Amino acid sequence: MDAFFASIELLRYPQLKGLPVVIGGGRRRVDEALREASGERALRFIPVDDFPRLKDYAGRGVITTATYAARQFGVGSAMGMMKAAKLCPDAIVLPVDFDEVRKYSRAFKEAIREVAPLVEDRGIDEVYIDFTDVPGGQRDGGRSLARLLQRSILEKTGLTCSIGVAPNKLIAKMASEFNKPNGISIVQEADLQTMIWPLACRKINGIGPKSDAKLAALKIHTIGEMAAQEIGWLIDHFGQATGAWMHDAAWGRDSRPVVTESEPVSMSRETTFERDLHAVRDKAELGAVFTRLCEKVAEDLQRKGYVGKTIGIKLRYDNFQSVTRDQTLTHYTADAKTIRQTAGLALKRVPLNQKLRLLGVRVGTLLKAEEATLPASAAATAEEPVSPYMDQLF
DNA sequence: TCTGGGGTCCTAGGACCC
DNA sequence: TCTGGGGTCCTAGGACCC
Repeated sequence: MDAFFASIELLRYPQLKGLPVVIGGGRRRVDEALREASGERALRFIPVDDFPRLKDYAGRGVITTATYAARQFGVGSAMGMMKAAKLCPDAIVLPVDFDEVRKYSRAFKEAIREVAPLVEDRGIDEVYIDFTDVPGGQRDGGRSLARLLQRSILEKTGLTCSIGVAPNKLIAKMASEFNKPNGISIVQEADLQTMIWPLACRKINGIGPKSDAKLAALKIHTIGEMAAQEIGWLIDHFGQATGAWMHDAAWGRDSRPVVTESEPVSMSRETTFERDLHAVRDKAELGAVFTRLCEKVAEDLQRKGYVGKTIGIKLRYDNFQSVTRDQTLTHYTADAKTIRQTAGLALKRVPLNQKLRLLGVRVGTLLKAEEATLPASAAATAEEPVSPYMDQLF
């Protein structure tokens, strides 16, 4: 989806169309500023001048989405608010409305499934579609169906998207970037050398900043240069699995299927504090946040019908270094108190002599609630020595 | 006054078991 | 004194993605 979070806000505030708008932070300040501005008026009549500006925003956070007008200033996703404010101080800043975003996410995916049912979820604003067997899917190299999908999504949501059509997911993902926004791009196997090889390695989904830097140090900058390397050379530098994968990727080979169903592996909640907190001096505040996070994870698990066995905490120090601690229970749970108690034990195993900027709670090793062993049988499993930490629990 | 939040997957070492 | 090979589970960290 094109500038998904921002485009959704533009539906609400059409007067902002064409202006630099960024979505992010989600901090209350911005919310309040906007509510003040709206007063009794309908949202679409709020004067543009009344919207909060990036330069007035003092929150701690990153940009989730920037409109294309904002991108002209060099502002983009994942950029810190402060840095963005320097690049485009007059950009309008709006908080993320998660309920609204989820609503539109469901709507656009539903629109797609009506046309092509084989859809793989890739997060809130992205999917893979296998339309090999959809009637008319092969017409015009797939362009007809891509157009149909765009039209259907626009009708049902008012939003535009960009579509890449290719023989596999790897290339389709790259192709989807070629013609943004509201574009269609078709890349066939024969186009590999002309359309893919000139691209930076970083364009491959799976090559991030670290791998890119390592490749650059080895004088590999483009996918073509990567393809020119012997597979053995790539394996020597990146290991068996990654090296072989890189070689395949550079040659446009990818046999991963479109996966329509999957079960979650973990659920978590985390929060970055408005200001760094000290484990001792801000103990009460920290404890309250911690409990709240556990309650939220428990709610999430219960609402979605899952239980979990591994309770984990994550914290980030003021120097941005993160640590995690895990603790596996003998039984599955979705209970806030159990999660809180176990997470508390995990927290005790971590050094707390430095200020904290983030605290998180995670529950992993999930199972559908109805598949979990009943509490009555938990006593039997509890006798097994599963973890050296178990004795701390009883 | 840099740097969100929710995820997945991989690696590597140690415990433990057969 | 030296000492297998395979497997699973758990934990911690890190890369990466949306």
